[in-house]
Amino acid sequence: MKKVRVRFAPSPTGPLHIGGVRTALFNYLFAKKHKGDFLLRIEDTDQTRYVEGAEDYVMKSLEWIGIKVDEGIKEGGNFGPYKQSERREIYKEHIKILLNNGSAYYAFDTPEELDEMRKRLEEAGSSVRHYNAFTGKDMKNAFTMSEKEVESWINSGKPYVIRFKMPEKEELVVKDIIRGEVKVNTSQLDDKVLFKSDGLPTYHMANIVDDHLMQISHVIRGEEWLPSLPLHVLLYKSFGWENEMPLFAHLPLLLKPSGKGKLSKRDGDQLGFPVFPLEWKDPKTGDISAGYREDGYLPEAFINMIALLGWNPGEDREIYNLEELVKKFDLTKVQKGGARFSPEKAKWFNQQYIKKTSAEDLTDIVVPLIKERGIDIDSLYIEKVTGFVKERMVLITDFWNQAAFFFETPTEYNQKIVKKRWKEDTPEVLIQVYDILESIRDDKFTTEHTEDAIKEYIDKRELNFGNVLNPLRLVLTGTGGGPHLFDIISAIGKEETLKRIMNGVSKIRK
RNA sequence: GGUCCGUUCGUCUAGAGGCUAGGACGCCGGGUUUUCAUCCCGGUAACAGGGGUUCAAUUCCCCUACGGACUGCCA
Repeated sequence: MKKVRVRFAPSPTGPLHIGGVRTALFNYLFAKKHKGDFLLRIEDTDQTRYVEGAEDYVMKSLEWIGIKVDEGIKEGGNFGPYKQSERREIYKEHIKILLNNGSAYYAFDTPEELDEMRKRLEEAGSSVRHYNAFTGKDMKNAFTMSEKEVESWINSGKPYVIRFKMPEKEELVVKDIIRGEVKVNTSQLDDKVLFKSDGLPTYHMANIVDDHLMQISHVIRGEEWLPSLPLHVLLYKSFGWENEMPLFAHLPLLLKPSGKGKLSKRDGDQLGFPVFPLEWKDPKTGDISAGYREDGYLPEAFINMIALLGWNPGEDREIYNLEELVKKFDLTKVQKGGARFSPEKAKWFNQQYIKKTSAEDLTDIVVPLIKERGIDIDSLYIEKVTGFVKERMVLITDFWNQAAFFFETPTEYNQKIVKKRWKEDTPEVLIQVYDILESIRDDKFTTEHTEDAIKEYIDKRELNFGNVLNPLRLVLTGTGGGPHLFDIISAIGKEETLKRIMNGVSKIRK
């Protein structure tokens, strides 16, 4: 087998959404599995749709999820340039080949005339509504005009396009790694535009030329490209490259979590979950779309979740890091049907990853969240707190909610908990607890000592654990849940603990 | 309208002629815990429908239904 080389070739028309990220990921996994190269090519042949910052966004996204690009606009390589707008001359050279061997021809119809043609065909009830050898007979092109007319039109500088000459009535069998053989008759296909009037190629043209020149071995892309696969195969043949044609794999689409249709950029805001890896600010409108990173997802969890959408290694395991994904990846095990994206499962993955990340590593991630609030505390303390709360975090952004009371004295108390836990004799009990804790020497104010002391008190007075510990938790944290109570006590320290007890006793009224 | 692709619990999926159709998320119940979370145990729930082929179909073939993509001088 020849060297595996794959490419991810996004169009910089906006932020990459999770479908695009998955395509990139599958390409990467496949490349690395086979010790091959992963290239990033920017397909910016449509200048009207170019969006500022989109290119950079793609690279930042790949970087965040841990995908390393082997060749690309930033990394360089022997097959550049890796940006299609910088390859104009290459395409111009190549279109000549097709023009010369009769695989392509000039056409001079205006957009308006094309619209009219489609409307006419639709009204006539024709099942064919596109440009082909038959419908083209009523249009302006190299077949309906004389050689002289064509020549003078081009020489006059008037706009024209170049179309592919689709063979008439040819049975074609194209192969896809995931779907097997797909049969089509070329009579159903149209004479696609290969070169636009702005002098740039369309996707089809640029794609084939670049994939060939860049020695791409496998084309792994979204299912939306399956209908144009026959055209692409024909293009390879027309160039005389069929022996070096890459293998194709079309990935199933990602569907909306509920309802119909494929996942779109708008779904996120409507359904309350991100569809983008990173937060994106629209340069024109200033609108901000949520990103997984900013919402508190770990990149490892994110790719794990994405990888298992439409692919499965076939074992009862779900947690895989990048390296393991590479090892297990198999294109032939990719699902054929579309996969519905599940925000719930995404959260579960994140929770799993937070749980297995060490408190030390998590601290580095969490420190900025604390600094953001103007709190400057020793990171050893933060690490301790992180250890206490990480089991109850689903997203990184949950940290503050779970741990605020480790950093700030509670100013209000959860009324529901007050109602449930605050009893008639609670103030009295808490004052006794206060006295006990106060009598413990500073250097003995540990989880163990404080716990022993309070439990001893409860036993001696024959009190109920819950009736003492729950209100104590309430005055210390302001709420009803959280880590082990005595871990909290030892963490915030004697002075703060005592202060909070007095605060609570004086402030809480049922 | 046409072409193509698809269809296993609500969701992600395992399965590749013979299984009590397995796992995970979610949901429900129970246990552990001073609380919440974690954790553990249990439960819920699926082969879209109809024809074939076969001793035997979730698995192979056909049809229907449904879903999706494409049908642009966008990718």
